[in-house]
Amino acid sequence: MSGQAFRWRKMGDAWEGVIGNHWVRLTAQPNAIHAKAAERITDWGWLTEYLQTDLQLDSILLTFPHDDAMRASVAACHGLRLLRQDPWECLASFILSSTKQIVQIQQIVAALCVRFGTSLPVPEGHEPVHAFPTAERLALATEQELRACKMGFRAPYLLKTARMIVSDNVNLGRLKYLNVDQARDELRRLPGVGNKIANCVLLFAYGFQQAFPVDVWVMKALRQLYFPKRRPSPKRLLHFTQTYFGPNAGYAQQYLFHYMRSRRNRRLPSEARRRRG
DNA sequence: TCAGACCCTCACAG
DNA sequence: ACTGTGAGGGTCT
Repeated sequence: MSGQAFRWRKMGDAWEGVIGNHWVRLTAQPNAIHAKAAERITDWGWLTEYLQTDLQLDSILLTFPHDDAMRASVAACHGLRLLRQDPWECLASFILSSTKQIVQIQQIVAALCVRFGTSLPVPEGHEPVHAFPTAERLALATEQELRACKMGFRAPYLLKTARMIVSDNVNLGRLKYLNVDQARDELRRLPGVGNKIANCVLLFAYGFQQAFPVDVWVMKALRQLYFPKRRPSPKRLLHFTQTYFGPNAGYAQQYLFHYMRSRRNRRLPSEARRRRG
C-alpha cells in the first residue's frame, strides 16, 4: 500500500481496512482484486471509486518526464496507484501527520477511530473495527480528549478544523467545483493546514492531479535528483514542480516519494552510521 | 524570510 | 537491559 492512507493492515496475503462505513479485505488476484466485505454488497461503486480501477495507469505514466530519476522511480514502484480518499478523513489524517513518522500517524489514527468512531459490522470472530470519526463527533470533543489519542500539539488544530467544517465556515463538498488554486486557498484557511497538507488533500481526496505535495522525502528526492549543485529557492522549486512533471505531477510526486523511501528502507547499516557522523 | 516552539514516540548509540 | 538523544509526510508566530 502506498502510505497515502493510514488504516490498512496486511494480514497474510490480504489487506484489511475501512472505507467509509465498510470493513473490507482485499486480495490480489492474477488479473484482478478480490474484495470481501462484512455485509452483502449490491453496489461496489464506493470501492471502485476508492481504488480508481477505471483509471488507465499506462496513460498517466506516459505523461511523466523522460529522465533517469523518473525511470528509476517508476521501475522501483511498479503498479503504484493513487487512491481516492474521503476528503474529511484525508484532511484530518494529514493534519495529524506533521513531523510524525508514518507508523506513529497510523497509531494516532487508530486511537482516534477507536475512541470516536462508530463501530462497524465485521466477519464472525473478527476483532472490532471503527469508522473514521465524523467532523461532527470530533467537534464535540475536548482538546484534552484528543490529546489522549497521542496527537500532541496537533489536537487544537484538529479540533478547530472540525468545528470550522461543521459550522460550514469551510465547505469540503464545494471544493471540487473550484480550480486547484482556489481550492488550496480554501483549505489553507483551516488551522494546521499549510501548503503541504493542502496539496495532499487536493491530490488524494479530490484528484487534482497537478497538486504536488513537497514533504521532507520529496524535497530530498528533488534536491538529489534535479538540483544536485545548489539548493533551489522556494520560488524556483515551486515553479519547477508545477511545470516540469506535466499534467499528472501529483502522480509523479508519489513515485518519487516511494522511490526515496524504498531506498531508505533498504539502506545498509553502514550507511546509517555514516549519516550520523 | 527565519528561527524556534510545539507534543509525543520510537529507533538507535553508548 | 537501560538510558540519553535526535528526529519524524509541518505549521504557526
